[in-house]
Amino acid sequence: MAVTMNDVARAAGVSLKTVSNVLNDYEFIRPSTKQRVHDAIAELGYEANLTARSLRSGKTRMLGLVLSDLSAPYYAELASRLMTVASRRGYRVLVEQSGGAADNELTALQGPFRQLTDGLLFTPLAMDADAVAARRGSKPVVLLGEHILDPRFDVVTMKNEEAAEAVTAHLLAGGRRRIAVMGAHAEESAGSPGLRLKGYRKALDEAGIVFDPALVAPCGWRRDGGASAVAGLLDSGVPFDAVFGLNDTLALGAMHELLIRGVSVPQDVAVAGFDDIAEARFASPSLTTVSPGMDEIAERSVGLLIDRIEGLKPEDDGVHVEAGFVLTVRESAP
Amino acid sequence: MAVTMNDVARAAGVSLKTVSNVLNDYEFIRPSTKQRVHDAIAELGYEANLTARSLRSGKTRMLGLVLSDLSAPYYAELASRLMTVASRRGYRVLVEQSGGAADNELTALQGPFRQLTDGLLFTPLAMDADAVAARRGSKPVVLLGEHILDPRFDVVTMKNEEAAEAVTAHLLAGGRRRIAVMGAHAEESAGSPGLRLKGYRKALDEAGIVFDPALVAPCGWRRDGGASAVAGLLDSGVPFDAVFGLNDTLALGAMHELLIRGVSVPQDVAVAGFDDIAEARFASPSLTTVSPGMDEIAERSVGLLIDRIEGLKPEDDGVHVEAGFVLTVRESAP
DNA sequence: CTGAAAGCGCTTACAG
DNA sequence: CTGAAAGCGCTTACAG
Repeated sequence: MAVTMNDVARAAGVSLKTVSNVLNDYEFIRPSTKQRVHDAIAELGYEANLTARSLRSGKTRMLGLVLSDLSAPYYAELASRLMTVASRRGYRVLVEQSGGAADNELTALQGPFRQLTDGLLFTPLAMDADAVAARRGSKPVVLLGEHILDPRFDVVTMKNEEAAEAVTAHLLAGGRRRIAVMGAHAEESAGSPGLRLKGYRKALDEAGIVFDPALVAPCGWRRDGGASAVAGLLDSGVPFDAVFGLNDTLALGAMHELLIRGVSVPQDVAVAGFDDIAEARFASPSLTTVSPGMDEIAERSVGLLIDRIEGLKPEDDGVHVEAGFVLTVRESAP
Repeated sequence: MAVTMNDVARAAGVSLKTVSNVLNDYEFIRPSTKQRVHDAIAELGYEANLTARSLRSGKTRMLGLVLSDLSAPYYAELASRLMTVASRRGYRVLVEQSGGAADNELTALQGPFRQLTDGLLFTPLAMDADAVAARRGSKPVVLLGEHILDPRFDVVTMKNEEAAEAVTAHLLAGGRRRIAVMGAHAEESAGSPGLRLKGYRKALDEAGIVFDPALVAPCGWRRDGGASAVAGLLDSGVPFDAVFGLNDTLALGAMHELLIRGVSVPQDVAVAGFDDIAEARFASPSLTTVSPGMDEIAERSVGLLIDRIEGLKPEDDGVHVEAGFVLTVRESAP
């Protein structure tokens, strides 16, 4: 079988505990002892059994990441960064796809997934704050991307409202007056869609433009959603001179549909998105959008979660982090 | 503390072993006993401790997935599907990003990552077949996406050569004669780049067109790689009337650069890619590409790996699966 | 600084 | 069909 700590202890002529101490960087070990243990480890090719360690210590050194769909570019890019940051602190990331469904989110929050992980990075799309609070369990949870202003939670998010306002203000500054919004209901108030819509309305107010609900098109936050939504708007005959997609993929879907129908971008209709996924810069025309500080979100959320896990952060009220954003102007809305 | 099997056994008035038998669907248990155990489990809210189970059984019910970068659209889409398929058979997927670097691939193959997983889905980008064979360890490994025709390995891949040939033949059929290839060296023979280049050359041969190494531009398989490569080609003055990007992201980067420079697609230069990522359909113009059967790859690779893990497949020679492909013609190369 | 013992919560042979 | 015991390989108190 595999080499165990016992084998190492025997080879080094010390007790099991001493080997464990060496492996766990316990301070007070005689250098010569330490050396003998390290020699034995090298000689035998010993590797610690992580499962046994987990069983005894109750820690897995894995972080759970719950998101709707890893194939969505924003989540793929975020997951990749989170993994990189976590690995620098010696943690792995285990991903669970919820599909944005409440029952899957609940399972991820309460089921065996929690056992496998020391803490959770959770993007709640279907569950609300109270539901999460009631089922959060005892291990640390950091909410991601949602702006739940709730002292019960650690939240790392982006400036949804301010960034959406900046995008809208930019479109207005470019002379657009009929800005269609895709990806929300006209009365939406919760979650990212609600906050971004609020930013949009705020910019309109600032400019003294009356909000027109006919310009708000609900749709899924994916390419096909944006394409259908813009098609519906064109077919309905509602005039518009700009499209603000509440995320980049749907903005790109909308732009595709516009171009197919012979609407030129940005001459006839300007298009802007939200997220600055890698694709935005290389779209044709390239997409004006907002970079919501993904690196900062990754860095801060993983850092905060691990600090909680390791007890480095006092268990006070929830910490709220809002990453900075940058408006990135490109060809689709100069 | 948490409820254990012991608590359940006591509550149900049976031994530990009987509870274990019930949990593991052992056949010969009296229905009444089974019922009592299930009642006790429900009453106490018992959940099996997965770590303890792993330590004793030596199985984690996790599959490892090693790929270069989860933020690359092809890998993101693949990972998402692999997770979905695995979860249907009761397995989770733990992802490790290698960045395409040999040392990271080696670590993933030999390090603690292997302990955490019962088997590996491995995309070798830097390591060759012999290196992998020498370090594969004792647990099952299924190679993904690479066409290593080696009986030592289970391999699930795509028809790299045939698909690339089909793309090239399509461009030729459209009247293109100077087809630039991006993403390989002119003498490349290994891995996906080599095979796709081979397919390209084969199609040229069929059409009686002489291979021109000046049309082959090496570059990274990302958007910026494709953009730089096409820029280099344009600057060099080498004439070409089509671009075949060896994957979609680089083809899209190339297309972006062409359009920026006022080269119209497909009128002046046709563009085709490889992978059919979600973005290809919504690009402007939409991208002609080849769908390499990702669903089939996900289904077959996970199925094969789990069969190996569970001993359902005799340990004979490596199984080789080549998923079917579909040429998807769109606006960029009609 | 180091040791001997206990135990994390399961599954695995081995009995009966 | 079910039970009592052993043990997977570590870490954790507890001693000294």
